Amino acid sequence: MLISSNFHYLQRGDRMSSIATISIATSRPGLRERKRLKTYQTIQHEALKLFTQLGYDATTVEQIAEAAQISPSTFFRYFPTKEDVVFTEEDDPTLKRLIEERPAHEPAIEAVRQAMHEWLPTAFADDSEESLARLKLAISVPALRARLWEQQQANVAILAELLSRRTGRDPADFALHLTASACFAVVMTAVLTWVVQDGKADLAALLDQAFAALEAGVPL
Amino acid sequence: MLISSNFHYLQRGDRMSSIATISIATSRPGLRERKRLKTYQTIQHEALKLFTQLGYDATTVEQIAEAAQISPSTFFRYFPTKEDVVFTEEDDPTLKRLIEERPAHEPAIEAVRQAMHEWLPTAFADDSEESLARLKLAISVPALRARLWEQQQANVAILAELLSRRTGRDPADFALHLTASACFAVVMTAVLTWVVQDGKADLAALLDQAFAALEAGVPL
Amino acid sequence: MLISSNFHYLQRGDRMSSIATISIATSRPGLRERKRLKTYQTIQHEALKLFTQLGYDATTVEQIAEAAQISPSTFFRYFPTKEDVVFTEEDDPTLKRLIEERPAHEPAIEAVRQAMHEWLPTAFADDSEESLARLKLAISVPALRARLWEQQQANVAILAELLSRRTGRDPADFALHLTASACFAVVMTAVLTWVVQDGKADLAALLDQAFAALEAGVPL
Amino acid sequence: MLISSNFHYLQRGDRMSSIATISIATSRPGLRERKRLKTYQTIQHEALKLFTQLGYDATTVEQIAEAAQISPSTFFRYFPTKEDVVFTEEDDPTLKRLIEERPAHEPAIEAVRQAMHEWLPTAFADDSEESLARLKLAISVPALRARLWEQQQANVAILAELLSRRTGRDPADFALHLTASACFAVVMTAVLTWVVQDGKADLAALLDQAFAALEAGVPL
DNA sequence: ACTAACGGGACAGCCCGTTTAT
DNA sequence: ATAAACGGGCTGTCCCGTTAGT
Repeated sequence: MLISSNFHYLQRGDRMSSIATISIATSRPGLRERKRLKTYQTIQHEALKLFTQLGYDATTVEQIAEAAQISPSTFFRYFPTKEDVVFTEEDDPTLKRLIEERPAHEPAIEAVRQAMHEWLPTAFADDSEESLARLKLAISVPALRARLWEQQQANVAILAELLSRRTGRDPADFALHLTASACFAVVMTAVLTWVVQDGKADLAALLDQAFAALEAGVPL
Repeated sequence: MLISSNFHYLQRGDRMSSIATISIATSRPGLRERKRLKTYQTIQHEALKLFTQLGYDATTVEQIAEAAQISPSTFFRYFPTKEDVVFTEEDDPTLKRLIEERPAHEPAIEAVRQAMHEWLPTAFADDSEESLARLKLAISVPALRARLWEQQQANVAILAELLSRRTGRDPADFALHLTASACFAVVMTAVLTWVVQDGKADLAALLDQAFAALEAGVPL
Repeated sequence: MLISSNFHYLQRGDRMSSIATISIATSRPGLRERKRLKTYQTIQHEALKLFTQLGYDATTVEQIAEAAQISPSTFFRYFPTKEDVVFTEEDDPTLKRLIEERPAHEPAIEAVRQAMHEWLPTAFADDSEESLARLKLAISVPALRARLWEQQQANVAILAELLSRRTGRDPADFALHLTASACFAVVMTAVLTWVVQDGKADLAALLDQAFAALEAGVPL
Repeated sequence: MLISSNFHYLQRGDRMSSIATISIATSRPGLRERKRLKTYQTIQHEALKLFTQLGYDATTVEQIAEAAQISPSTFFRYFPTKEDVVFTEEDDPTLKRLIEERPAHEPAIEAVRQAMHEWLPTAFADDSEESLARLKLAISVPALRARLWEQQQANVAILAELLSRRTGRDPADFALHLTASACFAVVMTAVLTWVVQDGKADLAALLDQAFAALEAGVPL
């Protein structure tokens, strides 16, 4: 969620369409699909490695391509922009669906908390190392950081809409947006803290503290 | 502060020498020196202004040179690198001062609220008409919008630091950062709402609602 | 004719083999053969159409493939090269035929004038409304405009050849080419004027004026 | 005239400004100016040489740059596009000025004829070899040919305007445009003929024939 | 048979920082 | 001292034609 669903940024047409279908067509991948997915991951993996070694700006697409043993043009077939390689489209439960799946009787704030708890591990558990690297990049490199905020802002809007549906309030209700933005602010703070501490902190615990603070009213 | 901290991923060489000489030799200016210093400051000023408006990467040396009314090459006579122009300037101290000026006995959250009330007009709405237009621009143009978040993020850091001083807690305290980010999230939400409603809403009232929601604990 | 003659500057290899087999084995088609031939012709037809509209360079294989409802790769199964699609089709014989059909005793210039009168409606104005729109487009869009001149230039060549036959002069006779180009220049001017005036003028009348001016010698 | 004044095609700003001033500041060139002009010509010369050797498409900007001993980027400083290297901005008497300088009492058609006569030699005399090559390219390569027609069309418009001024007629007068387009048609025919005959024909004589044909009324 | 994926390469735009001329 | 010109590099786009998978 934090850095996913990036492709809505692109109005470049159908270049990534086949990738989008990777996750959907899980019935029987097919050699082609699997190969493509593998290439996709290889590029990303090598890119991250190079970014951490040399820095984002100092790494060229050509180097990435070479490391991934593809041609530079192929790189752009998979990622429309050098930036995009950092903002993975992990094909996992969207925040949206996770919240929608929460039982209807559950209080809204609780639903969000639980959804976040379910999501964060699946997003980072499989390869914690690399997501950490990715997040660090997204935070340290100005151009990437900018996109990070963009995405969070989009998520705030989604969250506000979901809350509106769940509570039956007017989607334009100011309180709704306050809640949504505050929620995401503290979640982001938790994640950032986790990143700053090099993944050594317990993300789940931080998340709980974050929501607790929200519910209690800001303590100071 | 914000900008300066971006570049810790870059390996920098030892090329501050010429700058050092400038600032050190202040004993007896001399016309030439003063002129040089003035150019130096003009460049820096204009550069920072552009960085804030467009973002560091999106700002080109050429633009800076034009704004400072020099040629691109002259830029490099004053600053060996584009980066160097960024490493001396300090932050806009407005918000900082405003909070520090609040009476010490006042509860932290109250101090922030009051400071915000004073700050918002100066930051966004000194001339309501014009700043509305500017904000609309900042929200609609991706590059500027990104910059807006950057600035707010910087302010969150400042706020956290101030809270730490005022409450005597460890600056690294997680709760502090939660509060700071939540505060700014709702403040920004208020401002955005105000903008979306074309300035017809009462910004002060929105701000009060925002803080009320925070203090009460998120309402949903 | 026009298009085919463009490529004399290109060194071509010997890769027409597959095409040759297609056209030769026409003794007893067979379903598969016929289907293949049909696809072959569809590609060629659509390609030529696009070339005429957009110009050769500006037309991509991808566009041709889409128009022919095949994949870009299939294009290359039928034509080893983008160039090859162009080397078999003959010209649109309309103008040619129209002039040839004029009675032999008629003076050349008169034959041309009459042929033009018959030709213009079919070339530009069969459905006045639509062809007006098409012409406007062809004039306003640079790429299309360029194409228009190309076609006219081709027609000039055709006209020169016809005049040579009708008058019995050497096809390389300079006077012939002068006449042909001047003819087309004024005809096109008439058409353009008609378009500029939104089709309100009488095209036939303009055409008569154009030829009158030519015959009288330029008036100024 | 035939292939000149190309830069009005570009709305790219002030990249070529300094070049434009080359011809104007003829008082005392200055080393810089001279060097720049020399580079400009070297690029053009080498490009033409390569184009005729390898063909336009087969020649890369990189090769041209290497031949001219500059970097590829520098190439684009001088010519915004690979095409532009063919369409020289020879800084010589514009058609416009030449016609305007003709005595007022002279019949319009005569003024145009004389202007053409004055212009053509100066345009081709200095380096007939290379202009011939350039024209051949402009005629044979589709993309370039398109631009050639564009320019001629622009010149027709200019000519029509000049004729309107000289004769005092309404600029929208149909006869004016007929004359202008017919003039240019025959002039172009003369030039093309000259090119086709490899510059062996007498251009001035062809020109005279062309105008004679015009004045007499098309002969057939 | 068909087509997705790929390779290779060109163009053009931009940008930073150095060298060269004034 | 100032600025023009330049070099070198990189991104991203496009396109043609081949190869490998369905």
